[in-house]
Amino acid sequence: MPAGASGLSRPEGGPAAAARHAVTAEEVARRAGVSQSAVSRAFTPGASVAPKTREKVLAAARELGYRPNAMARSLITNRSRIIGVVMAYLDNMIYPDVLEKLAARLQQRGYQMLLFTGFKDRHSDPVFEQVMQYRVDGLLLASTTLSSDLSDECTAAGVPVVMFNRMTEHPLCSSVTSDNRNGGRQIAEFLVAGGHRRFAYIAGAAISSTNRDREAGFREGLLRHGIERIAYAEGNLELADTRVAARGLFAADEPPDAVFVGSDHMALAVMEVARYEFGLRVPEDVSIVGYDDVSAADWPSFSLTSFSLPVEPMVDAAVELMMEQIESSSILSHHRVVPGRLAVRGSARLPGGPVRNRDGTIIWAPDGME
Amino acid sequence: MPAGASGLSRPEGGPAAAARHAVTAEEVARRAGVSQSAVSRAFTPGASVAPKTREKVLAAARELGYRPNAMARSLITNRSRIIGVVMAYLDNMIYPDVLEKLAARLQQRGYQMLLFTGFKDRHSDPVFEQVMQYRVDGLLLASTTLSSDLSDECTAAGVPVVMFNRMTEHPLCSSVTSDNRNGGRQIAEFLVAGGHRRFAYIAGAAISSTNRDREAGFREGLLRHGIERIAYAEGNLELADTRVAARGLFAADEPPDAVFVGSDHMALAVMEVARYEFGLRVPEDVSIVGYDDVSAADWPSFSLTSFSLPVEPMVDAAVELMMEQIESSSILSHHRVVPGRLAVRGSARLPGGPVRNRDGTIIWAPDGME
DNA sequence: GCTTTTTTTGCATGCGTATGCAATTTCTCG
DNA sequence: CGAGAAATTGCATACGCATGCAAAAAAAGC
Repeated sequence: MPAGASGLSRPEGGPAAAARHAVTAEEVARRAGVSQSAVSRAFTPGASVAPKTREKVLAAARELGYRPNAMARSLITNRSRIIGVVMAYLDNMIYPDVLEKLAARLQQRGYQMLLFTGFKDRHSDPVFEQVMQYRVDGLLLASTTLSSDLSDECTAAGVPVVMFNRMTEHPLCSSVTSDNRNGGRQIAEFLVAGGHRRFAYIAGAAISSTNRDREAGFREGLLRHGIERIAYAEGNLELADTRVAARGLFAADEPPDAVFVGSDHMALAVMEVARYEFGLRVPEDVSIVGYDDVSAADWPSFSLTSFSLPVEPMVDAAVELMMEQIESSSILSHHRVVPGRLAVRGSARLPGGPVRNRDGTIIWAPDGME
Repeated sequence: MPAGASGLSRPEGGPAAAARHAVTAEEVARRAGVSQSAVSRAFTPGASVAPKTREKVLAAARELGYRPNAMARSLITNRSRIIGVVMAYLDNMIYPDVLEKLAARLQQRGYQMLLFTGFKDRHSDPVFEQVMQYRVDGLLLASTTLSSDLSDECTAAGVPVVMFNRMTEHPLCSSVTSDNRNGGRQIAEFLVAGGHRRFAYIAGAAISSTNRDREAGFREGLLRHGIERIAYAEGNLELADTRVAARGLFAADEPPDAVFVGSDHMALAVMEVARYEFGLRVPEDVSIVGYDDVSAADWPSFSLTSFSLPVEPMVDAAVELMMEQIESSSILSHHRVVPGRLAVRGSARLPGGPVRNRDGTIIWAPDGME
């Protein structure tokens, strides 16, 4: 065996620095003995090519390692088949899930996802500039809003905007949300039915429509039973802030015996403060209910009662809305509200009422609530 | 008030269907009274343009809402400024964090991120086809590997590949990992020092290099103390599988009193099984140690002792490696191993030894371990 | 002011593909 | 077998921009 021979194959083709030159349709055409147009057509579903020709082309392409250049294509077709997804932060536990499902759905329809995230504190405008340079076919904003000016710019450029988990006043943005208001209301009913007296609400991003609706629904539900004054604090979707907020509530003279927290992400933190800092038993001393029904809510450590954010249907709706607008090239805003349900677990006292088991999840559905 | 009048403003500018025509450099040129080249140069940093001309151009561009077309640009420059990021699944709690930091770093350097995810079960080859069509400047694979053929294809196309949290045998792929082997070893030392006797290891993805190294390090550390036989199970990075694995271990005749779980994500599930299904006290009855030091490890509900996966330095290293290779256009593989440390919390019995407090995190660092 | 040097500008071209149109081939049917 | 219809193919062009090159303008030096 010659010296230096090893089990490792070494890079073929000489120097490791490959000439950064991708194979073009032209080269494939020469090899297959056809024109460049033929190559293009061979790769375009439904184009006018003889099966025999297509075979020849595909064979040549395979040998050369050809792949159509999506950039060049989009220059002609005026379609990038890219959706810009803006998600300022990912630490709310629903987002990984949303992202996965979204990517899968888009992929299915032949779209790619250009993701913009990780700019929690900074403003999103520079990000916007970037998105638009890539001529995305659509823009999906998750828990983020766009200034009215920027929305207008999108419209002007013919780029449909779909908001996920946020509503907007802007007349030309579509949106997909869960039924926040009804969720809030149902939680109020549930807690009242559970015999609680002193209620508290911990807000997420106070200005967001999502938070507004959840809170409004909650207050509305309580009001039906004559409860008007409740404790209030802001968790700001941040764990640190949420803990501070929870401490404030539990340290009060008359601490709440029922807390609705605007998102599970925060609710888990609230539960921990209650248990480990105040020694409160959940739900004996205080009931805690969240919103989103993240997967951790179901862990035995938490067993958090929570109103579900139906991620899958919401993603489906968002993608559908997006595709409709792209294909019809008419930017008409639609607002889709996807219903959820209260997943009853152990973090809140149970009412005597109609708690049912559906598909393994315990839900609570008194008459006229669904 | 006329019938039909409402508070909602209606879409301005006539029909909602905007002509899907973006402003081009040509139009800006006409408006500014210069040539198209001048417009191009005005938008290219360091190009040869008189300041006065640049001003004129930028003004015209602003008025028309012009943005350079990144697709067209990349056709010329042969650079897309897009990095393909492949992350098969996101439910390991470190990934949202990785994704955020990665996006931020790439953005900083003027790169965008085309994300491919949500195909846990399916194979990644079709995904690969898509990535390559967009002529990404680089490919980052997080906890995913590429078949050797595909790696070769990347090399042939001049696309550098960086693996994140995985090593590979392939001679032309770079990688960034944490010091898995050392982590495993240190955990072994820590548990032995804590006086444990019966050890168990729960594997993540059994075939992955990450898992192999953690396990090897753990076994190696134990062997130093003459411990050779340990219980073993596979959690497969899935919560369901992990629970099954944990049940198997704890139901054994001689259940372990120290379990090292290959990732925090799984470790949390193991802890819950121990506590809520077997009534075991942690750490009195069983010590549990994880790897990754995800944020939830620090929650009081878990207080999981864990070896850190230093996400930020790893992301930095990955981006740096990527940029080096893109800029030098030489595909030379480098392997970077980033050191971590053991974050000592309450889920494992403490040894008497040198536990120190550093930056608020308790770490354990006996001589010669760092 | 005039030449030389430097800076700025426009022209022309090409990146890799899709597509209308006309030319060509193949098919159909009498 | 031939005329017409249908399918297939190649040619040429355009998409929006960057860039080498030469021309023009401005600046510098005397």
